[in-house]
Amino acid sequence: MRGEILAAAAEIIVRKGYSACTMRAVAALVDMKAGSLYYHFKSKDEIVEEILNQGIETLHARVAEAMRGLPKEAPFADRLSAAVGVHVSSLVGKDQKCMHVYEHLPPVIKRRSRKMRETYAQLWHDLLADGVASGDVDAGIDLQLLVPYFLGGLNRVPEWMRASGASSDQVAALAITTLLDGIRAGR
Amino acid sequence: MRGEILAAAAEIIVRKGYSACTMRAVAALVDMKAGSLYYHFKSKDEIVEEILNQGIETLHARVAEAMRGLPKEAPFADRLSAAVGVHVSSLVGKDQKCMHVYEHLPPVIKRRSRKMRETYAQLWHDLLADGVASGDVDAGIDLQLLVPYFLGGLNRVPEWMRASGASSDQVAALAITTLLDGIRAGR
Amino acid sequence: MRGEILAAAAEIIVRKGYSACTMRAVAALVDMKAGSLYYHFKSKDEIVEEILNQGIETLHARVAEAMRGLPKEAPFADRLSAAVGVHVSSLVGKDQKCMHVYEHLPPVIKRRSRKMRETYAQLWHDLLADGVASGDVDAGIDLQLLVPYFLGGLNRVPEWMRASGASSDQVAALAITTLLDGIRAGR
Amino acid sequence: MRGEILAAAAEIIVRKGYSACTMRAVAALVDMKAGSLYYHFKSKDEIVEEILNQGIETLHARVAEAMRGLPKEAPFADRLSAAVGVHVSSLVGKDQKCMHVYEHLPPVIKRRSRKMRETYAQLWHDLLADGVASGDVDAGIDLQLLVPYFLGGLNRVPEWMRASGASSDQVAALAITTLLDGIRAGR
DNA sequence: AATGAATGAGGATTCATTCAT
DNA sequence: GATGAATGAATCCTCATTCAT
Repeated sequence: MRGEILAAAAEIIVRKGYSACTMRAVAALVDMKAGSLYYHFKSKDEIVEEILNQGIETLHARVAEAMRGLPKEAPFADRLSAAVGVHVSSLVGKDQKCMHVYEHLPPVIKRRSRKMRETYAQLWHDLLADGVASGDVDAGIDLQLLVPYFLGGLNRVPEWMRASGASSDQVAALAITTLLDGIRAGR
Repeated sequence: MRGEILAAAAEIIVRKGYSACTMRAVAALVDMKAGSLYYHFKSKDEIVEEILNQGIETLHARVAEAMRGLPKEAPFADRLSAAVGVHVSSLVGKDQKCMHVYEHLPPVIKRRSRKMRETYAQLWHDLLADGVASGDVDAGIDLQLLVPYFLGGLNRVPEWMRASGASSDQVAALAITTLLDGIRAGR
Repeated sequence: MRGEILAAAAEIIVRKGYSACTMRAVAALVDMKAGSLYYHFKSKDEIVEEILNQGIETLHARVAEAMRGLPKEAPFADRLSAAVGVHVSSLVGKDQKCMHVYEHLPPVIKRRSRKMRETYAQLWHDLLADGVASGDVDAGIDLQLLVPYFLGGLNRVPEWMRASGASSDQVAALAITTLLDGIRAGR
Repeated sequence: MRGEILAAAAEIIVRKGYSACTMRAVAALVDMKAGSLYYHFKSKDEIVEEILNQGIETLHARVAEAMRGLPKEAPFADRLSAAVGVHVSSLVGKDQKCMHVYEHLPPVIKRRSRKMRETYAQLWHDLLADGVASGDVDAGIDLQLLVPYFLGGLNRVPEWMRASGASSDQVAALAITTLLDGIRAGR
């Protein structure tokens, strides 16, 4: 039940925005009355917080898992591909709306998950740092800047994907090549 | 007065999110009582809509102006640099909060400015298409996908800039090189 | 100008009811801004009160005038006809909305014009009392009851006239015969 | 509770007029806070509409019931008496304020119950048509005009009853004789 | 576990009114 | 004479929350 409530709330936030996510609306989606939610959660804030945490945690877990699934000596490009692929498909996947709720929250709430998100960013930072170490990534690039820039772009994907009708694979492929080689012709 | 109200509302939306942008809050910021706002605007919606429009319009105008300011035969990389530079600095600039309000709005409202945003996207699309034509941009890239992906990333910039403490020039530089050449070493 | 404002307010009250009669609405109808009305009237109440008074006064004056216009020895039926005719046509007439505003006002306000209305009712009472004296009206009838009953009915006329499409003459005729002879067949 | 709220609202409308019937006022009368009313009704409009419907329906039901209670061959005058008696006493009765709310509503709202009121008027129309058929009512009278005229008069009764101090029986008696035989002496 | 009923705070909006210009 | 701008109070309504059942 707890899970269903979280899912319902996430669904609403993603589709209609944070301000549309009222206790009544959430309750209606799980066939309950608003008051009943308080049996499962202490407050609306608790629900949102849990969604936030669960979203990043799952995302983190999935990407980390994917990396672990690769042989130790896998080339950098493959590792990056894997990471981007999992990240994008998780964001878009129907199973877990939790993961792209973040974009829709008011700053006050966003701040609460900062630590978790930094941990996740660290995973990407490490991946890229490895790339630098192995000579695959240009050492001149400021990873401190690049990671949020890149992740930020990636996170906006679901919104315009619905409009453009692209598949998550197409998007992932675009993100990877663009990130690796840029758009300049004749490389 | 109208302008000050718009600025105040934009300020609140950007800093605290859409749901925090109540008429009372806006009024307080311009030293008024909530009801008085209705002398200047018909409704809250009208305020938000105007912010939205004004934001994109100004952004569009600035970037277009910057492009016009370049000599006709300016190389593609220069044109791109100019566009990115103006876009980023506009987003971050203190003068006009209107321009990065969009990210914080609930989907229903976002949809309203779709046409305007598409017009703006078209400007970038044209810029890149010129690059393809002149042989500067890899013809294999699907611009329909690239433009929203790239702009989406760019728009998230202000949020994490405050955290990382980078300057708008640094960010613009990063965006340009990454977009053009990617991060791969040894180009 | 004062007169036009009163007319505008009356118009609104009659057509949309008292609650729709806001200062803004009235002002709009006379091409002004709400605040300007306060140059002509001290308050909204003053406007309504004046409409009320003017309405009954005009009605009273017209009916009294019609009675005076008749020869002294005019038969009772003629006098009654004249009174009813003038009353009904005044209520329906386009020139003076003021006269049927009364029905639409909240009780608190209605009460204020009580004295005036009683004066007007007295006119009818006298007319009927004359009828009794001259043997034209059944002496068994309680005029104290009849007058408000009859006038009450008459005042509702404009509302359903619009629906039924009857003319004011038809209505007056009906009212007179019904009042005099009832509806029973074979008199 | 629903019923008590309706009763409270009706009470206020009848006593102080539609504009005085605020959610706060209604709530106060049933010892609640304004917001709580929304648990029972979707909107203020819903309340008013329900009062309106319930009022006419009850009135209709009562009068119809009274007619059914008479023997088939009851003389016309008796049927009319019964109808008027029930109508008047219902209007004045303390139990159901709903029934005389109509008079106090703004036109926009009145229109909503038009169909129901027409159905009720039809009942009277039929009653009088029967009178014409049986030779009890003058065939020269336009019933389409008479019914609204007569009902209109009847409905104003409660207002001035309070002032004059007459009993509902007196009023009903007056209405019946006046309607049947008029006021002319020497019938 | 869940709900019916309620509440208080606060949401947007409207209104009569004021007053300097 | 009239208006632009403002206000405070009141409007309807929504929301998160509580609690007895």
